[in-house]
Amino acid sequence: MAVTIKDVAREAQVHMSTVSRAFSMPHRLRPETRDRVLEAARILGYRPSRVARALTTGRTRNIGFIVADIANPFFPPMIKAAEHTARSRDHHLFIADASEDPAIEAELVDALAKQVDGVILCGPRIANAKIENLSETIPIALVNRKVTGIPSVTMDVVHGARVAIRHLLDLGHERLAYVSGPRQSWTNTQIRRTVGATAGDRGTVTVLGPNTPTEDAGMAVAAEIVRTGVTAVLAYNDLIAIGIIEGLDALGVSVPGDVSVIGIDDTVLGRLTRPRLTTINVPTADAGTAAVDLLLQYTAGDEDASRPAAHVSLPTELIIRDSTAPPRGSGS
Amino acid sequence: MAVTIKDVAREAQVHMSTVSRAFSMPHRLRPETRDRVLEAARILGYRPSRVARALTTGRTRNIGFIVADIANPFFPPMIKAAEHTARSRDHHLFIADASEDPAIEAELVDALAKQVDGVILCGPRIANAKIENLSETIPIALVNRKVTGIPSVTMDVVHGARVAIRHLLDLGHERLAYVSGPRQSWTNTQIRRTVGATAGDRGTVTVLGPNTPTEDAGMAVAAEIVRTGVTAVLAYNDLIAIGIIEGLDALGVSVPGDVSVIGIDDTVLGRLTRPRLTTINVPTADAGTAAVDLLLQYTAGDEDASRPAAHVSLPTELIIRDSTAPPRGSGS
DNA sequence: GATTTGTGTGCAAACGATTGCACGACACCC
DNA sequence: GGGTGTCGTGCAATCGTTTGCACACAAATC
Repeated sequence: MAVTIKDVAREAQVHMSTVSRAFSMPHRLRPETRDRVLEAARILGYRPSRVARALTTGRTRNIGFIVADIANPFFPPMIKAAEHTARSRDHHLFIADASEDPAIEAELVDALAKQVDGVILCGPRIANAKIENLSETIPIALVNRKVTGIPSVTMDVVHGARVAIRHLLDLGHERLAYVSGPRQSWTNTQIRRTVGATAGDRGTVTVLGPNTPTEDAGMAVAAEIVRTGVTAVLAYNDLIAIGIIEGLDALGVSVPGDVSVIGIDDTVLGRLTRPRLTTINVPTADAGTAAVDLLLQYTAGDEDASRPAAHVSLPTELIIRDSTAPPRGSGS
Repeated sequence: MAVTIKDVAREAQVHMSTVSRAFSMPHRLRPETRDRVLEAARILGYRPSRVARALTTGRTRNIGFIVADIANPFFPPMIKAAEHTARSRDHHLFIADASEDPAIEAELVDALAKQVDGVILCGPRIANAKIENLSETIPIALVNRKVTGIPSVTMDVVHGARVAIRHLLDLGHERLAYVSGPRQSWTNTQIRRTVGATAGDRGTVTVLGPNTPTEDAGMAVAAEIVRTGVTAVLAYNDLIAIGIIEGLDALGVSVPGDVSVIGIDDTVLGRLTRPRLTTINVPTADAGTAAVDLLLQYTAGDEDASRPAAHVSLPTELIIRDSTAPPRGSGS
């Protein structure tokens, strides 16, 4: 089978503990011994067994990364960044897809728990209480969710939504709609709360949904948008926004001529559609990196100390493209 | 710490080996003992340590999944499907992004080797020889590459490319170009060989590239396309095709008015662009599933037997949308 | 009733590393 | 020249499972 620490020990004529130390505490060995061991290891092509190491040290150097839907273009850049940072810290990433299902999500945490040092939940759909629960079993870091006592990184969608709504208001829209996403999404709640407050007495905001965050859901909601008579909509994400545009188009309603549409996420998709999508950029890659860093420094910390759970908030930005315009009949 | 098999043994008043057997060979236990053990395990919330199990059995029940670029929309559906199938077989998936770099790719295989039962290489950029090499260390399954003796699943791009070229020929195009992808890509080679042969004496095919499979690369090659004077191009993938369309547009060349463009992969993107992209559909999700199955049955097989390496070929299909049309000035 | 055949459990040795402890060698100090 | 350190290395226990072997007991065989 594979070459073990014992083989190296024999080859270098030392005890296996010495081999182990040649890697973990090289400075404590006589240089000549160290070199002999390292050379032997090199010749034999020795790579320590991460499994065996995990068993003694109790640390696997693996991280679980759970997302609601890998195929949602929001996630890949985040996964990619997370994987890269993890790797640069000599960690590997398990990835799992919860299919937007809270039960599966919780089950995945349990399943992964036995072979990771911690797990990152991205846009979790599980309840806060359950998360607190799970976090007693295994260190958890959150993306786009805040739970006291648990480290998290969020994107400032409140700011993003506020700017987006103001943009619509400034264009002259008075009847707005928010096409909401999954009920369990923290981001969704944040946005929903923000839109009404931002519109204030400058406009009314109808909330449509909840919806699954897919293009199909967006298409399906188009008819309802027309029925409500709003002239501008903010969608939970780009996927829904694009679906809405398609759906509206199918009904003969033009964007942005008749209705303005704003998405959220700034995925690749938005630049490609016609009209090109006005959307809120969120730094997904940064979030992936930050989440890994947070989790790692969390698990590295001494178990005793009641360290304050770190929280990172990332800035968002409105990208104005072609899916928004003044309402028909406005002066301009 | 976590509850171990010993805790369950104590609780159920049996030896730990009995606990172990209660899970692995329940039928060999007296029903009453088995139930007592299972009940104790349930109460304590026992989950066997995958790490410890891996150490004794030599099987981790983990799979490494290496792709060239997670953010390329070609991969996420494949990853998603692979993860789901793996999970249904009680396996977990490590995912790693090789950044289109052969050296990193090989290094990743080595790094993961110590904690997986096998690895799946998707669209590998490493040389065949190196793959054969690595496969002596660790079971490998391939997606979109054929190496004798190694199980693989490929998509029938030869058929796809043939149909695509014929489509262009039938529209009346005579001067074609193939905008190629990464040099190390097997798919790329297959297509390049096919296009010329298919055109035969009905048309000429200029090969442009190699290029990295990104939108930017596509944009960059637009000028060259104009210079060659071709009226239709087949691109290595959707990303490049979309870049080409953008680049052409920036040069005042219309698609499909002046130039027809066909992509490959049929990612989400293609339906969104205007004009909507004519492209070759490849079943990425099926490939992900098939690769996991192949690898699993490969690693399950007895080590001795020289089993014939299984190979799966998946069908492709031309999706005709709006980016292709007869050349300007043709009769129709 | 002695011998064979099962059946259900316990025992203990792996698996491949890490790590606290012990110990010999050597240098240093007074 | 006998204590006192320091340094480099070996020893062996440990992590949490699995699994071949042994053994006690019961049922079946002659």
